[in-house]
Amino acid sequence: MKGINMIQLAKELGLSVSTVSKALGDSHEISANTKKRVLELAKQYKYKPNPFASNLRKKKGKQIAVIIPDIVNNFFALAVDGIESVTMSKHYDTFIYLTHENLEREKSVLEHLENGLISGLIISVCTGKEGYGHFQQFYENTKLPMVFFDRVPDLLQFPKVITNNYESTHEATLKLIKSGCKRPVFFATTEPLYTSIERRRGFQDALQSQGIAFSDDMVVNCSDDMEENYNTLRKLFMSKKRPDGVFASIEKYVITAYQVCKELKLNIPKDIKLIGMTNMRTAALLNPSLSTLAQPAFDMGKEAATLLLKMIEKKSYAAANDIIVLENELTLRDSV
Amino acid sequence: MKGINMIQLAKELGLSVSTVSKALGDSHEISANTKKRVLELAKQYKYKPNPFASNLRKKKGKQIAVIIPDIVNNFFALAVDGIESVTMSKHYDTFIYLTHENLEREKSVLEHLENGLISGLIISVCTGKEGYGHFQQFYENTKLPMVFFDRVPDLLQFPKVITNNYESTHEATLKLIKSGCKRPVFFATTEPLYTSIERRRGFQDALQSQGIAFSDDMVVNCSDDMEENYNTLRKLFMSKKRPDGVFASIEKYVITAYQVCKELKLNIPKDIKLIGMTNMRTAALLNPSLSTLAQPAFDMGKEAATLLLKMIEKKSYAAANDIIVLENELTLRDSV
DNA sequence: GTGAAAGCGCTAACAG
DNA sequence: CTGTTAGCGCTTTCAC
Repeated sequence: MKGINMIQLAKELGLSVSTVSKALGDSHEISANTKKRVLELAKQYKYKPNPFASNLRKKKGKQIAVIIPDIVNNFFALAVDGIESVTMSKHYDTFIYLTHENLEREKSVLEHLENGLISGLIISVCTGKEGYGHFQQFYENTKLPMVFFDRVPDLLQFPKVITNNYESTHEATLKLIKSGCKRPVFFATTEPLYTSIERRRGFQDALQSQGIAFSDDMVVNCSDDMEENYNTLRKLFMSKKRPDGVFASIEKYVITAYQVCKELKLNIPKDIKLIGMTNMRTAALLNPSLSTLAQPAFDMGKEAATLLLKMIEKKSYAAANDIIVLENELTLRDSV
Repeated sequence: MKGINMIQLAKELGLSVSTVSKALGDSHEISANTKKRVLELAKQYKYKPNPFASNLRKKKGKQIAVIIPDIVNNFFALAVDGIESVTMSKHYDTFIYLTHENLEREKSVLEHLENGLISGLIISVCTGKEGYGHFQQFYENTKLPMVFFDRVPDLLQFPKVITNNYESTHEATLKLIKSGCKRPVFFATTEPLYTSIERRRGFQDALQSQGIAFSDDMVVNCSDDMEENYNTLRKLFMSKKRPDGVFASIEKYVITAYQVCKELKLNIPKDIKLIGMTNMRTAALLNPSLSTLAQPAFDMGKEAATLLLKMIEKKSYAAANDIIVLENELTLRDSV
């Protein structure tokens, strides 16, 4: 009962293997009647084609890989959900690889995937100062379709799904200023991630448009070490030049910032106004509730996957430098 | 430059394919010298064995599947993180499938995986009244190693990774009562999930141990429809027999309960005390901060994966009814 | 419209 | 210790 294969199927039908193969592939060269017979027996035996055999032969399969920095994070979790919703419906299998912001790991995953296991990739890159040569290299070695989302390598010519980071950060910063901030700060990653750069640019331009001089110390670079971030923020919030507003561009930092405010008994929004980029569902429940700039994570995943599958199936041909831009959503709550 | 294969490698070395194969497999029947030569050239050409070919031949590969109800949920996200940490380190590839509490989907994933794509599965079942025959069936058809975690089919003889649901819920409920609750309620899933049943049992026994009579209306069955849950809770919290304590056994319900309290201006913990099973990182930030019973999600994933890989590699042989029990962690905060 | 045959890249007897 | 051989199960020319 361990699953029947094509050879047995063919034998039982009194047909050749190739005929059966074609029939199952719904080839036009097979008569309707034969197709019917084949399909019926196949169903009866619950025949499942062996993917290794067919992938080996066709040098291509219905498996894709998703490479992301993290999964314990609402944004990426939602994105994976979006991706899976389309791969599932198109009968693709989805591998998942987590880099944990570790460039070496990212490289090693990529290198591993040069073995041909997959037919395409969806990637959100990890922070790292080293550039994106490994992606380019991977592409040259494999010619596999790849779609990047959110954290994209700006310099490389690949299809991407991003959001209006610049505009939405600009808008959010404006709100901060309009509600009275004189000296807001921007929390960013240390590494020059394209996404971060765009957001910072939005922040900076908003300040300048309102006649607030931008200075470098308005950008607080957070690291991956949450302990360190905590201390940095604590120090900052206790200092004389305490900011009166924060735009936190990364989910983790939002939480830390909020926590530090509470600990120092700083009143949000009176002492400090706070807007964070996050998809946390508890933002509205915090007291005061947290204003958020949320990315359409699920849809980003969905778009990325849809695009990738199109490329794999060559329906859309040279989507090669498609850039899909979705809109972030600003939700103002009590923290501003 | 599209990757070299074993045949070319063998030719260039002046060896037979099988020798190369054995050398790469570090077989004892190959001389150290030959191995060295082979390995060196392989590295030089960045040779990567074609997984389809070898899987086809060996009828087994280094791919596993993870089937879970949801990923946008701290518990499952952490579990996946744990799983991936071990599959990654053992050079396995991890497929992910989300059922969204949809039994049909769960079945169809399982059926799909009968094609032999994978060498083992890690599963957390979705709610559903229909029993778990499909898992048994799958096992009979494939004989593949499977490990269940958290939401496990209690009646089936498979290895499982669970937590001390009964004891920890018992303990949490006791805290509720000790801090003054006379009439706590238990939020549960509608479907009779084993996990839920154990928790409910802990709740019930705790009540009885404190001389509080248990009645059926102390169990509130929540559905998958969050809108509906919201209304149910609202009604309950506005009713005359409003509970003075809540143990919410599912993350989503915790959030809803908290939200409704806020909306109705019920004072937590004065009017209602609240403990929720959740791995939310923002629990401590809520005001009042939320008491939680957290499952060691990451470790559960890790244990499950470790066990599965052992089974696949037949190191541990008949782990078949191993049950690993980890401890939940109760963190009391202001909501109690 | 159907079948015979070759072969995808690798592994595993079995010889030598 | 190395090589020869025979497939794993499927797809794809190419004949018929």
